[in-house]
Amino acid sequence: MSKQPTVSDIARLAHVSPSTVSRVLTGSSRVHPAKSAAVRAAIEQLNFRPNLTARALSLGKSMVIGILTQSMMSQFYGELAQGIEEGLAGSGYQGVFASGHWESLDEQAALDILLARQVDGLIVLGGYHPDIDLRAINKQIPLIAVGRHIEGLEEHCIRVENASGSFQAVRHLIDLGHRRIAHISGIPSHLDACERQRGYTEALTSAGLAVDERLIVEGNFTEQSGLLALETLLARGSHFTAIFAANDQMAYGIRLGLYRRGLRVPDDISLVGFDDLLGSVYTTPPLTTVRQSMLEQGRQAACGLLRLLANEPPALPSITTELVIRETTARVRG
Amino acid sequence: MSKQPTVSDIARLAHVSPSTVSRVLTGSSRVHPAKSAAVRAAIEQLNFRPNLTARALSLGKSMVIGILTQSMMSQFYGELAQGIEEGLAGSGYQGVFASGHWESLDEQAALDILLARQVDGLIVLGGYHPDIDLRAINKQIPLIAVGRHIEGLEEHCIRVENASGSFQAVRHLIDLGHRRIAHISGIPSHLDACERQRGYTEALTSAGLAVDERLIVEGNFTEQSGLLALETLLARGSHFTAIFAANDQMAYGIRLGLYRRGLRVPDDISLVGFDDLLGSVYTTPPLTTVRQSMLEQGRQAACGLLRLLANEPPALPSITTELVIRETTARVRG
DNA sequence: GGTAATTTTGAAAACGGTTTCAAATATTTG
DNA sequence: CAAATATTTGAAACCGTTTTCAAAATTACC
Repeated sequence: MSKQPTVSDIARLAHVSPSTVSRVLTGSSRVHPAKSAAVRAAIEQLNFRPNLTARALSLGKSMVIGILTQSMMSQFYGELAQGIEEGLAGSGYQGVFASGHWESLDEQAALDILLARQVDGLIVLGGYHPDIDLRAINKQIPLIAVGRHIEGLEEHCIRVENASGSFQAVRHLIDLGHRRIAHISGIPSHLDACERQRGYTEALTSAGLAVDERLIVEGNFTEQSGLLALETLLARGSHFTAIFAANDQMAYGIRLGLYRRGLRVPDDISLVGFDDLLGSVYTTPPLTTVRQSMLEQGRQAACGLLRLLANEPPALPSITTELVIRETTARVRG
Repeated sequence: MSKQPTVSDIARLAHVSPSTVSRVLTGSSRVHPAKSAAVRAAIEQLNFRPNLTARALSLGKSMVIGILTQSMMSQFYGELAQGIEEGLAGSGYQGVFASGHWESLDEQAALDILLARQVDGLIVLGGYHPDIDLRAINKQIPLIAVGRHIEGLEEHCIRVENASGSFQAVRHLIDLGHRRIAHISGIPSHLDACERQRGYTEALTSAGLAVDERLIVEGNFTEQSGLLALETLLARGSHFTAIFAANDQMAYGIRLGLYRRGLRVPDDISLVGFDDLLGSVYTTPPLTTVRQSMLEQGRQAACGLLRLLANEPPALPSITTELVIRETTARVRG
């Protein structure tokens, strides 16, 4: 448990002042090659590692960017996190995660911790934290949001072409001959959920099909809720040949529900999800879904934040969505 | 972009010294109720948040514990991360993640960052970092490992009853009448993989069944490798009625492979996994598997580390495994 | 060889907290 | 009421780094 060496230790060993050590550490100004070498040797010898905490205090920059997430456990946030990490790689900034667990109090606490740790920037993944607070934070440190909208900070929010994605998905079903297409929607307070539902209705109406409210059931983006929503749908007794789920997780739940009822996918019922999570390639059968690359969103969020930190505009691109046709959709049985 | 207020600002506003402000902040010693109230009011008024970086430097404790993980994206590590977070909750310590991506260089870099940030403790999740290094680190700061073994630091590693778990799994298959049971193993350098394979062979021999090397194929714990391994297995032409996979992810891949070949689960082939990831409840059909709660492991790792930080022995429990019988296993067809 | 311009260096202050120590104030006690 | 004790307080040092500033050493020039 011997103390870690400090710049002073290095300085003493290399017969220079701490200032000089700092200079070779940061490269902030020229130092004589001989001394520089001596310092480097001393660093090597004592296996010195500069204390980033002290450096942060001195510099007034922590070189960490806070990521306010909701769950460390879900595939969705995991991919996002990975993307952010990739986007930050090589920038010198490190990401620190804190989760809100979809609970206001936890979210507030997580945010407080991040801010107290003097993060240099913040990426907000989903969540319910009030817009007004986030706007205030953005006055202090740069902020980017993914998977949520912040009134008045639109250029700081990653936008996904939700409506166009679901339009394509439903259009695909229609092209396969489906006419009675159900929709399991997401939480209505969630902008993404609304936009996806809009794409659904637009696809129907643009094809001259009526929107039947009894074919729309609300879920909450979990597998469990997908399964439940399917039960509700079946209980209503309305006929349908295809289901468009507002996300992949609900599609998984629906898939299980159909299996339980002995309904085959895609023979009896076609199924389409939204997200294209990593796991969707390995469902049986592989899930037809709308890809919105979470990895890409994470990367873009990180890059946008880096731009903000460099005093440039965030320049966030709109995330395109793309229908990935796998094996849960088939031509409706004649 | 106004500067954050500091203790001095509070002190000035409350007509006390910075020392007194610090005292009410930490509660380290009594202060007169009147002054205390004044300080608290000033804190409220300026919306003051103590700078944790400065505090860390002063205290010599960062109150952060580093978590060296391999991937932010996989379900497996996600659940582990969540468990650690839960175990740390309320302790005052915060977890900071850095991932090694199963690459020595990245892992080294991630570790360096964490150490440079003066983490007070370290949790290592899997990975390849040399035992000798980890032993050295453990001399400086407390360390706990999950999902890996460290020679000489056995009491700091979470142990899972792998062999007993796979024994039960294979025993279950035998009880269902299966006699030709294949095994898709994990990376052989991985202790867990070995132990799981050992449980498999023990279950077979204890039932008087021969171990057929041609029914054992090596995978690398990914879905992809599971699918590939199944292809290899089928190509060998040996007959089998059940497959025991060394983890759930490979089981997913195998499931897809079987689907592609038109082999029904569990009617034609029974399938058992290992881990019981969250998603295994929603595969079709739901996967019979051996549960080793990753959440629990994360929690225990966190608690063990907290004990180490309190100078107590880690007292890590052995993680029990439990067969969860769902719907991918059935009595062998007569 | 002496002066001017340049490079290289170290002392000291700063970052924002906590803590030690001794002084000042308040409370008991005889 | 004085002395002894207990409580509350602020000045100053410290944590480990960076940076400013001016001094010292080196190099260039006439």
